[in-house]
Amino acid sequence: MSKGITSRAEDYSQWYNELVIKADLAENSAVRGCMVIKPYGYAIWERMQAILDKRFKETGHSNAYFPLFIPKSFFSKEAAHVEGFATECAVVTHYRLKNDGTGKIVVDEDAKLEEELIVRPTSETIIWNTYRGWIESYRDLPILVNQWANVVRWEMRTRLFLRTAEFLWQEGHTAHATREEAIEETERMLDVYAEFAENILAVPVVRGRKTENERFAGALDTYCIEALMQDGKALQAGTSHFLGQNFAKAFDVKFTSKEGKLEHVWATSWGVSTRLMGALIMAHSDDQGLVLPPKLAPIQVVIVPIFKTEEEKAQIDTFVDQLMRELKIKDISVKYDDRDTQRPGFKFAEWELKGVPVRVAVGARDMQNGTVELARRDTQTKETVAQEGLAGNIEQLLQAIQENIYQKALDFRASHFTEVNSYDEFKEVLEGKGGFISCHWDGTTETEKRVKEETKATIRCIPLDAKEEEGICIFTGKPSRRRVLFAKAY
RNA sequence: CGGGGUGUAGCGUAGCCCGGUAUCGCGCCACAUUUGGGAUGUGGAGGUCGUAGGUUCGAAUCCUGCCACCCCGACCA
Repeated sequence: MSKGITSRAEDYSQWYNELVIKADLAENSAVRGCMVIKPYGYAIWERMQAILDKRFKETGHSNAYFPLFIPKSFFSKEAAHVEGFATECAVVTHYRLKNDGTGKIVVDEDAKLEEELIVRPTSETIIWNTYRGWIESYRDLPILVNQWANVVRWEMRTRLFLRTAEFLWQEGHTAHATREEAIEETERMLDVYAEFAENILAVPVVRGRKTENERFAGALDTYCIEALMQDGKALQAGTSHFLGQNFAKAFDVKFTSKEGKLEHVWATSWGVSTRLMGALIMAHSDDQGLVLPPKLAPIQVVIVPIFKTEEEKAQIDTFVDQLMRELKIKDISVKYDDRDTQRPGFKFAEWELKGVPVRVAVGARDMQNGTVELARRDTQTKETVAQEGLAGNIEQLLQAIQENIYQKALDFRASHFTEVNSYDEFKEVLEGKGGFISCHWDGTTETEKRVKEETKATIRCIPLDAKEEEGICIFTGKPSRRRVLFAKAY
């Protein structure tokens, strides 16, 4: 197990290894930056899936599944969309291999596809092609569908969890009769994401809208949640797009309204990915490893017995059996680590690395005294408490930990949120403590790009709660009506 | 694709300048003693030194080609 673990993202690989590793593909393979998510890492993703899926169902959505392969022609139907994804697509060109006569397996050139297939980088096109057949009348609307899937984006540079060639995500694709309804949906799902990030992941986020320059390819408006990592860099943690009628027009999806008029459908799409794992890790972890908020942790409590003899172990087992029953009644997930192949100190360190919020250590001494040692991951503190009422005690502790982790992240963000009024100040903060920088911007893509070129900072979003305020752009001095958030980002 | 760097055991490395068949740590296996914060001792297993060629009596070391990976940039959830 590695030491020197750190919460700085630049050095993440040491402890990311507990959760994910870079895929070890064949040496000459052109595939770069795929990841293997190890069982413990995947368990965390499964928790995210379960909680989000429940929220989606509660807001009226159903799950469905669409093909991995998308005919190339689908892409060319929406101009902005194809332009946005063209440079990062994996393309299937053949459907058969053959033996070349010398025992080598080669691509059979005779088996060339008439039309190439794109491995989906996102599913708007194939889904809207399908929706055409599903929608005729206003009675068919809205369609509220979500898909859990993998997608492929052939990035030039990859980074585990944050930007891998293949990643897991969910993508919601909805169709509505009116513009207002679609915008409402876009905003509703952004709220679902924000609520999830803050209440479950304990990661505070800024809700906002992207500038035209940062907008999703094919969207009229992109809403996002932006989180701040411990190294002062921002991370886009989720997006919700108002697609207008772009895809309906591109795929000719029309419906007959109540008034008997033929109209194009209004669309949204929204998604979060395994990138959330990266956000979680970089927002909370410390030098001892991962710190998981209790509401997300696959294992909330780990129990480590300390014993010398079989008699002692048997006595502890009896106590632990009872405790686990009580915890399970309270819906608290618990792991009894009674491996006899590792020593207690090793187990302590290992579960800390994995971020388990609460640890109970119980030994012969405790059994005599009627106590246990209760340790919390977030503050790295421990105390000896009575066995009496322990389950209730743990339940409260888990709540306290959830709140504490969120508060800590919130405090960090508050101290890395700076309002500036000049470009010099802007650069100084950016190169110093980093974080979000709130300032005036003249609203042009030109200025946005210049600032990015000079400082590497991008406009993360125009916060939804930005208030009207007269000001001047820090870069050009032109008038501005509200502040936007800049930051260096992943 | 541009600029820089690195390839030695499962992982991390020393050795390279100055050529003599590979060092150390972690991990792994066995036994013993241990077990309330990542145990200790003894013994053991594990190597195409990225790859192909060249120079040489002899190459991890010098030379050339190739390959791979990492970092920075363009791209991006």
